[in-house]
Amino acid sequence: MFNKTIGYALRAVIYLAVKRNHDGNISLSEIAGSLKVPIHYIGKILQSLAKNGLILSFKGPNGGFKASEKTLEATVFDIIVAIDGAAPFTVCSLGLSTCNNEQPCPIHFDVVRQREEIKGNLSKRTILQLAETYETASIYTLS
Amino acid sequence: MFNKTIGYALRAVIYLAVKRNHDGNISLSEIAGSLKVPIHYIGKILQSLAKNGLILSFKGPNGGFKASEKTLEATVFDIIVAIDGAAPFTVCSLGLSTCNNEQPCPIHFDVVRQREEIKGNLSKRTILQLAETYETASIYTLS
DNA sequence: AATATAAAAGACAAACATATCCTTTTTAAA
DNA sequence: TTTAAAAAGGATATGTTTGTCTTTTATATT
Repeated sequence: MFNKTIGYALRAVIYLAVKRNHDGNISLSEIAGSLKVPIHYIGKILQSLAKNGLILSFKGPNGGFKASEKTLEATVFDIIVAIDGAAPFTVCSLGLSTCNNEQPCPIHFDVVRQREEIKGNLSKRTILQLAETYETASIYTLS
Repeated sequence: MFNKTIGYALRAVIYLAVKRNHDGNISLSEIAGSLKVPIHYIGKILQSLAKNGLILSFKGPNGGFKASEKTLEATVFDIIVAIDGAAPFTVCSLGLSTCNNEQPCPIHFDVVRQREEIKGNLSKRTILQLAETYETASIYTLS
């Protein structure tokens, strides 16, 4: 599983994408309330997504967050990298700091191959597509 | 990446597999020293692998640990499950406790498919094969 | 300009994972 | 039967992640 922060981030951006045609902004309290997640915690996450340009944020009265074109076009992979960085996809799975193609750990090439597959899968679907999936049938849930 | 404990566990069982034809046991201090990992911490990990029947352990003078047939036939997947349980491969990637085939999160079916691939990959190679890989060329490293 | 609203930012706290230490138990060898 | 080696087990410490609270900054409205 992804970690908790990634899970919250993905749910939040999908939520914003679902509300993409709403006038005005979506407030932090609405997001936290709808997703049933701790408001301050999700606030930090949205803050860092905004810093990375993956969502829009506005201060002041009627402020809040909003999906942009970039949000809708972003993939699950993009969100993960924005939050955790690329390290999880590059460091040695056995924790060896010296491990690389020249001095590989015994599972190095397996791991490299598998990571390419995973990256491919995580990049296949955009946030907009996931929002649309959510909209197609009432069985889908975000909370 | 796997977590630190999994990394230590895999390196230790591969190390034991490399020493599979040694007479007698491999002591904890030898393992910790060779792999350059904290001795007490790796001790606990080996202890739990022994409890799960994945390696042999012997107390007393000349005691230590040893690879068994089960060790050599085990896969990376088996080691991970022995340490962390199956939860990482079954719980919702977005952290939703209700998520299942009937009430899926938007990425549920993607995740299920990808996990099958990952499980397949992690089950493809045995510890013995990884030890043999290590033995084939001096470029491979365990520490 | 003053006020109210809402996110940003930073400080703090709790929970969990990681790591170490110390004592006990087991057992082989002298 | 005594001794010493080595793992087992329990208790504790450290560090990192996760989560909360408070203050600051920005901005729309009056």
